[in-house]
Amino acid sequence: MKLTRKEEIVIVAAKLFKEKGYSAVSMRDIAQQMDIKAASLYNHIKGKQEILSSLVLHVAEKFTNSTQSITSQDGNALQRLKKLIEVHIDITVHHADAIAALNNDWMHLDGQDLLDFIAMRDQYEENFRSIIKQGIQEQQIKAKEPEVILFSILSTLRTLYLWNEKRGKLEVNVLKKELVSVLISGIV
Amino acid sequence: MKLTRKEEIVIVAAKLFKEKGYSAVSMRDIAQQMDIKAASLYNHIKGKQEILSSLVLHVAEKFTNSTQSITSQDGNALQRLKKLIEVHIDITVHHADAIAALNNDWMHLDGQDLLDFIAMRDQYEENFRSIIKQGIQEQQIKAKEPEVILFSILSTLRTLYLWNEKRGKLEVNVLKKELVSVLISGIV
DNA sequence: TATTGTAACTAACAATCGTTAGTTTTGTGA
DNA sequence: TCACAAAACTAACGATTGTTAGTTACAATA
Repeated sequence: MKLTRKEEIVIVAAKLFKEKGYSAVSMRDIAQQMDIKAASLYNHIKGKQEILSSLVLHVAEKFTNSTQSITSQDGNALQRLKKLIEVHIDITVHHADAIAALNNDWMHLDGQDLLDFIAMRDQYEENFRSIIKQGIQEQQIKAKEPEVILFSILSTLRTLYLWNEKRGKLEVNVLKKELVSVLISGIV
Repeated sequence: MKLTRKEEIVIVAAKLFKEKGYSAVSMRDIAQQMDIKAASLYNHIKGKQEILSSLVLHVAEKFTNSTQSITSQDGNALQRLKKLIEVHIDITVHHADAIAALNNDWMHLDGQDLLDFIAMRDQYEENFRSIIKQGIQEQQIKAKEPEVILFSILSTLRTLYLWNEKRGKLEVNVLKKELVSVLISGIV
């Protein structure tokens, strides 16, 4: 479980990106946080862009793989939706900093990395959407505008990384249970 | 309804900030978008910081004022919560670009502006929180973890600016009705 | 026509940006 | 102890950053 120097850099950078955003963090900022000089970073990484793409694409693949495995398993729409939410929470709790970059700095990816990210993102959304539509068709989910439901759930999940800090003593499993309940059954 | 030159600059800048974030947008970018040179901007504004604070504090005050007027009116917790959601949607639809900056670039405010923003933000959240707690006490709202409910609703509302574009033909009033229903009554 | 305020311009500033080249230090295995 | 690789260093580069100073173009008003 020993980290490579590159992995250490990516982790430190992620924390800084989360605070101020990719563009406002300089290579010198990252270096200082590691107690080395900026030029030394280049012994381990190709450049600033590589830090971002390592960070974002790695966690994006996690999401893609997880959702793919859920949709290949059987279960009705509601069970799948619940599972999808739980997996999203799991990934978020374990990669909060990377998800900040994924949410806020993905547009600073360039070239093929950007295209790959957008493809994964669209696929993830489409997956979610089709499960919701299936649920409506099977009358397990209210016949509301599917986009509104999708938006509401995805917004909450995507912002979870921000609240994870304040989560405090709230156990992950409790969080899962409560959040699934609120998102699916509402609050009244 | 004629705009001052300063207001034009702020509007143009907001659109750019939304795309790439405050730090990644240069004064030359803003100037180019207005078909003038960067130095000319300074005939109308003090600096880049002023653009951001105009943008963010103006809309932050809107939120503060609106919620204050709701909590001073009478009504039970659920009615207030509904009203709060509707007002948030209204403001978002009319100030989508400014809200992008409010969500993503507030940390680049400096000095008193930053303190003011944080104070307003905390007050807004606290307002929301107390209504939810009141609702739980009056047994109109399920006795879930209040923070989870707060987080879920606020996340959805705060991210609404992103979905407003794709909203397309969905009428504002329809959006309000559907979103209130999803957030409060759930989807099953 | 002369004046005045608005809003644009050119040119440049010091600071900071990501990055490269070349060199030195440090730690490990033979 | 010696050799080699890993990882740090210093110094500097060209580009871009926000911003300032001083000047010019233009329209409205007197």
